[in-house]
This record gives sequence, structure tokens and C-alpha cells, in this order.
Amino acid sequence: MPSRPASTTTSNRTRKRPEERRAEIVDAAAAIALDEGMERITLRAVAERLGVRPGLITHYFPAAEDLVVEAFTRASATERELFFPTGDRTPVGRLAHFVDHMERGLSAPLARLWLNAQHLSRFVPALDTALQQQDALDRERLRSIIVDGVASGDFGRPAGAGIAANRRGTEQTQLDVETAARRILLAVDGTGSYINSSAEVDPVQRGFVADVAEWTLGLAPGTLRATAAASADSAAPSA
Amino acid sequence: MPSRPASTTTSNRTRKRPEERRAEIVDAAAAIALDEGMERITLRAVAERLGVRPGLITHYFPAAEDLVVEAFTRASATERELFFPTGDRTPVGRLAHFVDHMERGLSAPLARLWLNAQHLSRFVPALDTALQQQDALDRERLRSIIVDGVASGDFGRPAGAGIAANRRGTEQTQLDVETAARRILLAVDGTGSYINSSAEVDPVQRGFVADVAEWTLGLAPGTLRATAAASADSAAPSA
DNA sequence: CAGTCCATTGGTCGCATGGCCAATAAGCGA
DNA sequence: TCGCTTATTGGCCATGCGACCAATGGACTG
Repeated sequence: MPSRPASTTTSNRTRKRPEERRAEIVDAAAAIALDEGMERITLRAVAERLGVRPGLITHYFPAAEDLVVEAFTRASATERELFFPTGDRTPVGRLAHFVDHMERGLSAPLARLWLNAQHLSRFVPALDTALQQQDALDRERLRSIIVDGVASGDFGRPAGAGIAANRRGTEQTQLDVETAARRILLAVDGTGSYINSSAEVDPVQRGFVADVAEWTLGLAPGTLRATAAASADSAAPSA
Repeated sequence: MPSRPASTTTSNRTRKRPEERRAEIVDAAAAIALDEGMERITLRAVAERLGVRPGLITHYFPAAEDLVVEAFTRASATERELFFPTGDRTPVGRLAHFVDHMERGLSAPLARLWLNAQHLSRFVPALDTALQQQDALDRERLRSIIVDGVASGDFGRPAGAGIAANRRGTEQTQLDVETAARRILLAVDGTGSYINSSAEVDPVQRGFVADVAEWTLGLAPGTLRATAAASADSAAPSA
């Protein structure tokens, strides 16, 4: 490791438009957050990824902590799109995709990031804020699916069981949608807690999100998994 | 902690039996883990709590990482007793205590520690192992309650819904106990994910563990909360 | 009481971090 | 083409970390 990387030759001084450079920095930090962890977002680490001197990062982010928060937001927002495709599927299909994506482990990087942020927000108040915002966005997406499903009659009686729902009072339909969305995301978080565990994934854990979703939405057990399988078949019909 | 000079003045050199000193160190580290976070377990921080020089910590823990792992195990094991009291209650009563203890927020320190460890185990393999062990111990306690409840007939038909349960095959009763235990702990973890959030606790979130427990154990919604309330009344009948 | 073991000290080293600052030069407008 | 703005560099500083080590002295043994 020479002090000056051989690959990027000496004096690579390229001057970029501030917005462009800034975006580059956030992207690099987001990449680090996803595959090394947020605490590895360091002035030197980010700078090295960009082939740039650490001082430059400070120039754009006088407080390094702000970069961490922005990197989280970026990474989180980007990964979300993989969960909620814009496809014009049925509500059950969209929910099945969501669950299936998780069960296949495709959401591992995001789950790790999420766990990372949940813990780190203990020490970084601004991160707590960002986390709540991202969480709200996820919940909104999920709510949207549920509302559609209720309207189409696919989701049985989300009114369903549970203390919390009864406790809320006021308007009934709207509130139960919120209850269902929150429960499903709580199940997601519960499953995500084990993302860093080396233990073999337990079947109960694997199916937990689907089970909770079917329970709270009044779907027949197995509906989501069956839907996901059917969807996969139609997408890639070859054996 | 009787022998603690007001200021860190005069050389208070007291020589203790190795086992005693070692226990002191682990206790101090566990305390730090609980109220400041595991990454704050540092040679200097632990030494300062004990009124001792950092080098002494190194003497007992040549690799600081080992102290972190041991501190987690200690803190976790200690806190667990608060969840599963040795009282001779009914299965429903024991489960209700467990849930109630959580809903009251009494488990906040443990939840924070747990979240901390779940993230940190990403970088500390030994911590991952310790975490799995502690998790197994929790699950064992819970399983014990469930088995008793099934035997007494308090828990309806834990066989119940869900894909995962069906998928397991083989013996039925035993496996569904495991399913229920895992589901409840997954709910606990999901709820715990929000432990560091400054947002107001949502009612759905607050009741999630109880809801999942009642769902997966075939209890009528509200049973656990009602039981906890009755138990509290009999314990403190005043007012 | 003298001698020995080892718990404990005090100090140092190398490393990584975030932050700060003056000097440089790239790109743009006059 | 010149000059100015400022993006970018290179360097330095204070802090906190784990690790290592020789010297000290407390407590126990003979």
C-alpha cells in the first residue's frame, strides 16, 4: 500500500461541481454503511474510496456525523425500492413479493443496516430522527398495499384480534390498517434482529413475517407463500 | 463499594484475591454495558469505575474483547431473572408477568443491551456465540412456561396457524411449543428494535408481544393483560 | 521475621479517529 | 488572456483506544 495509490496516479486533482462531489461522497458513505457498517464511515475510509484526500470530506461535511446520517438515509431509500416494486400487481401479489423478498434473504444488507441504525441512534440523535422518517415511509408503502387489499376484498377482516386495536377507539377501518402495517413491520424487525447471527435460520423465524401478515390481515395460512411461488412461476416458467 | 476515596488521590493500593477482582471487573463492565453501551466498555472506563489503573484490567483480560463478551453474558443472565420470576404461579400468570414486565418498560435496559449485542456481534464472533447461548436460555424458560400451560390446558391449541409450524413435520406437540416460543421471542425482538427511538410508543407496538402470544397460544385476546392486572391487584390491593 | 510470589502500578508505544488550517491549482467569468 | 473564487490538497493536532512492560509493594509462607 503506497501512500499514493498506484492505480489512481499522482496528482489526480479533478475539480468537480459541488453538488456532484457531494453526491459522490454520500454514495460512497452509503456503500460503506451497507457492506461494512455505519461505524466504518470515516473521513479516511470515504476519501480512500473516492481516491481523494480526507480533508475534502471535511470540506463537505464539517461534522462527520452528518455524513453518517445522510448516508443512512440514502442507503435506506435506495434499498426500499427493491421491496416495493412499482409493478401493477394485486395487493396480495405485492405483499407476497415483499414477504418473499425477505424470506429469500435478499434484504439482508438492508436488515443489517437497519439493525445498525437502530442501535447507533442511541448515540446519534439525528440518526434517530432519520430512522423514524424512513420507518414512516416504509409504513406508508405498506399501508398503501393494505388499503388496496381491503378495498378489493382480498384482505379478510383486518379489524381482527388483538388488544391494541380495540384500544385505539375512533374510526375503525383506517386504524386497523395502521395496526396491520405496524404489526407486519414489527415482525420484520423481529426477524431482522437475527441478521448477524451465524446460527442456521429457523423455519419459524423464516416464516414469521408471512405468518403475522396472514394472521393480522385475515388471510388463510400459506396464501402469501403460494402467491409468491405462483408469481415466480409465471415470471420464469421454465423448470 | 465501600473503599472508594472521594477523589482519585493517594495510592489506594489494595490487593484482592484474583477471583474477587475478576468478578468486580466483570460486574463493572456489565454495568457500563447496561447504561452506556457495550462499545463504552474500555480498559480505562472499567478501571476508573473501580478506582484502579487500566493496566490491571489488561492483566485479567489480555484481550479486551473477551471482557466485553463476558460482561454481556453477566448482564444478560442477571436481567433475565427479572423476567422469569421463580414464583409458583400458573402458566398464564407467568406469561402475563413476562408480558407485563415488558409493557411497563421495565425491560428497557435489557432491550437496549440486546439490540446492542445483536449489532455488535457482527464484528465480534465470540459475542455472536454468547448471544445465541443467552437466546437459547430465554427460549428454554419460555418453552417451560408453554409446556406447563399446554399440560394444564390453559393454552388452547398451540398447534395453530402458520406456515412454519406445518412445515416442520415429525412430532406435533413438542414442535409447536418451540414454534410458539420462537414467535413470542421474535415479537419481543421486534418491539425491542424501537427501544432507542425517541418517538412515543405506539399502542400497537406496546401490545404486540401480548397479541402474538395470545394468537400463537390460542388464548382469547386480552387474557394476558387481564391476568396481569388481576395479579397486580392481588399483590397491592390498596387504592 | 525474612523471603517470595504476583496483583498492581505508572508509563510508553503505535494506531485510528475527527477536526482545523494554510497553501495550491482548477475552472470559470471578465 | 488574466484574475478570482473555491475545490482540493497536505499537514498537523489533540484525543482515545488496546497493548505491552518494568518497577513496586501487599500479603502470605516458611
